[in-house]
This record gives sequence, C-alpha cells and structure tokens, in this order.
Amino acid sequence: MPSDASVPSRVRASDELRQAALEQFATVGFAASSLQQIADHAGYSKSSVLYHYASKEALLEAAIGPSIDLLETLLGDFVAGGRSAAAQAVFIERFVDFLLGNRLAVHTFVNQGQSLRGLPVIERANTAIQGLADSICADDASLAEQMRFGVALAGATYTLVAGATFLVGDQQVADADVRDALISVLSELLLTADGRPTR
Amino acid sequence: MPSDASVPSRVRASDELRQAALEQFATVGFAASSLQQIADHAGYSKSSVLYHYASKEALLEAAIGPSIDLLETLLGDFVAGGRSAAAQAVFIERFVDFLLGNRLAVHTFVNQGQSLRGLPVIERANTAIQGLADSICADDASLAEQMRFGVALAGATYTLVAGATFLVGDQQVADADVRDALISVLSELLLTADGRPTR
DNA sequence: ACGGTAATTGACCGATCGGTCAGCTTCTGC
DNA sequence: GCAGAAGCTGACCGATCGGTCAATTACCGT
Repeated sequence: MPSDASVPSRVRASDELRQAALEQFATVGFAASSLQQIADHAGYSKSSVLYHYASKEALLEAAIGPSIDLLETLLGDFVAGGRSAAAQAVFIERFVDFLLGNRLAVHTFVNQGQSLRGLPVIERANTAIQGLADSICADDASLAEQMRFGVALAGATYTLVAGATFLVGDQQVADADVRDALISVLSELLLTADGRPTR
Repeated sequence: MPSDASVPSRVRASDELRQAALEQFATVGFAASSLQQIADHAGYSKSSVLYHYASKEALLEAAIGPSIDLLETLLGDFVAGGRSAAAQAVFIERFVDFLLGNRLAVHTFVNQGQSLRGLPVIERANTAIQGLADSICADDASLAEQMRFGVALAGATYTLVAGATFLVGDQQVADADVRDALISVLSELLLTADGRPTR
C-alpha cells in the first residue's frame, strides 16, 4: 500500500467526505446540512457517504470528535497545572492555538451545542465547555467574572469563524496576527489578577 | 372590537405563532425549525401558521424584523451623536438594553447571519451589524481593536442567550445584575480611550 | 488470469419538508 | 336571522430528507 509519507498517496475518500461535512456543519448547521449536499460538495454520491460513515450522526462524530479530544486534553492539562496567572497565560496561548487549528469544529459544537443536545458527541462537547468554564472561573466568581468568560469563549470563537463579516474590508489577515490580537483580547478578559477594578 | 388596553383582550393567534417561531428559530435554528413544530408549540395547526404568515420566510421576517428596526435606529442615533467616550458609554448602555430586550431575535440573526445569507431580512441584519462594526471601529483600527468588537458583540449575545450553560450552577440571575455585569465587560472591551495599552 | 474484497453507485423506502386548497366553524355588521 | 368575512383545519401535493440494498466497478494478492 502506498502509505509512504513522501508519496502524497491517494487522498482518502473518507477524509474528503469528513472535511466537506465539517465545512457544511459549520457554515449551514448540522440539521440543515443534507448528506446529498455533503456528497456533492466532496464529489461523491450520497451512498458513498453512508458507506464510509454509518449515519449522519457518525459523520458529525468523525468531523468534530478529534477536536473535542484536543479540548479535553487541553483542559486536563490546565486543571492539573494550577491556576496561577502564569499558568493561565500559558493556557490562553494554547487555547488560542487550539481555536485557530480547529475553527470549524469548535464553531460547530459551540454554536450548535444547545440545539443538538441529545447527540452523544455534542454532550461530550458541552461537558468539556462546562469544565472549561468551571476551571477558569473561581467558584465564588462574581457575575461579571462569569460574564467575562462567556464573552471571551463565544466571542473569540465567533470572531474567528464568522468574523470576516465584521472585519473592515475583506483583506486576508495573517493567522499569526490574528493569534496575537486574540491572545491580547483574551488576556484582558480572563486574567483577573492584574488589579483592574471589576467596575 | 375588544382592543381596549385595560381588557386583556383575546391573545392574538398571530402573536402566539410569531413568539413560538422566534423561540424555535433561536434555539434550533431557522432551517431546522419546521412549521409543524412551531404550530405544535403554539397549539395550532400547520395550516394556521400559513394562514397568518404567507411563508416560513415571512414568519422569520415578522419574528426578527422589529428587532432589526430597533438596531438600525440605535445605530443611526449613535452615528449622529458623535464618537466621544461619553457617547460611546451611553451607546453601550442602550446596546445592552437592546440585547436584553431582544435576546432571541438578536441571537437568531447574529448566530445564523451567514448561513441564511440570501433572505432579505437577514441581509438587512447583516448590513446593520456591519454598520455597527464600522461605526465603533475607527477606519484605521488595529486588528486587536477589530477583534475586540467582534468578541464583544458575539460574546455578549451568546452569553445572554445560551450562556446559562456556562454560568456556574443554574440559579436564576436577575436581569438587572446581568445588565450591570455586561455593561462592565463591554465597556472594558469597547472604550479604547482610557489609555490601556493594546498589549 | 482469477477470486475476493473494498469502493462506489442508482434505485428505492417511509417520513417529513414547505406550501396549496377546499371546506368547516365562528364571529360580526346589518 | 342571515350573509359574509375571518379564523382554522385536514387532506393533499411534489420535493427532499436519512437510510437500506443489490448490483457494478476497481483493485488486490496469488
């Protein structure tokens, strides 16, 4: 089999279908994405989609599951590493890199996490997000602190994926610049130990 | 006709249907909402929905159109009133009140503004949002400034509507407290004239 | 060359979609 | 009391949904 890394090998159909599905799920939503659209977009037939993935739900699992795994790992490391300001700063960088590398998947399960309640993979995502909130917010956090977390997570996610709508003009922005700007904004929102008054 | 304000009058069917539709659109998405579900939720038949509203799209227009009108008015006043720090602070308060009073509608057209592109009422919403971004961000705003706006708008919206997921515990929080906390966070994000360094 | 497995597809299924229409009830002005 | 408008509904339409299945094609080791 030509699975050598130097040889491009044949692009695997399952990967193409998974990628096409992820794009559809993120842009038009899971419920509004049809297997026919996904198949057309990837250049296959609807039957081929159901050959590689047992169901539409299994396709969602394949599309966003790995990203949820990464998030869980990220969260586990952060919880294990303490909550000092330095640790939080490191976490923010890792979190932003995670967002940048998993924009479509994150957008999918953050944006549709409530409407798709009931799907196991979505429940897993919601649990991870809740854990994220709990680990960043101290238990006795003020409402403003909790609000800061919600604004930061949702805002960063939305800005990355759909944000092109809001950016003045439509020029391409380098990921590295976006990374820096996002880390800056998130640091302002999440680092609460810098003596800034709550209001 | 019993349209006297002192008498509760009969609850208008079209209002019940519009409210049920708005809740469905916001929670499960426009495309994933069926007229049958909306009708069931409001206690009518699907035919009744199509009697009061010519189409599913017309129902969306009725559900979120008025909120878009309010946003356009808000934006127009802000543009006409100058961009001083004081004016921005006033605008933020008005904007938060708008969010609190139109959570479902705002969540609908912000969250689905891209996937529903093509529907006239959604185009109107997207135009208003773009205008909002342009009027808050100076033309020469840095990427971090633009990012701040995106995070603020999307984050505030998401936190208000779906945010119950993230708030520690599930106790009911008074709207007034949410208002104060949200104004505090948005002020930090949007008021750039306080000498806080960009990084 | 050949047998077997993986990959792909069109035909088809019941269910549901948005939408139309005719008919039935309820209310209202006269 | 009665005509007519308004409100409401079930039956029905073509299209599309997610999913099944049998048949066909492409590829493989031997």
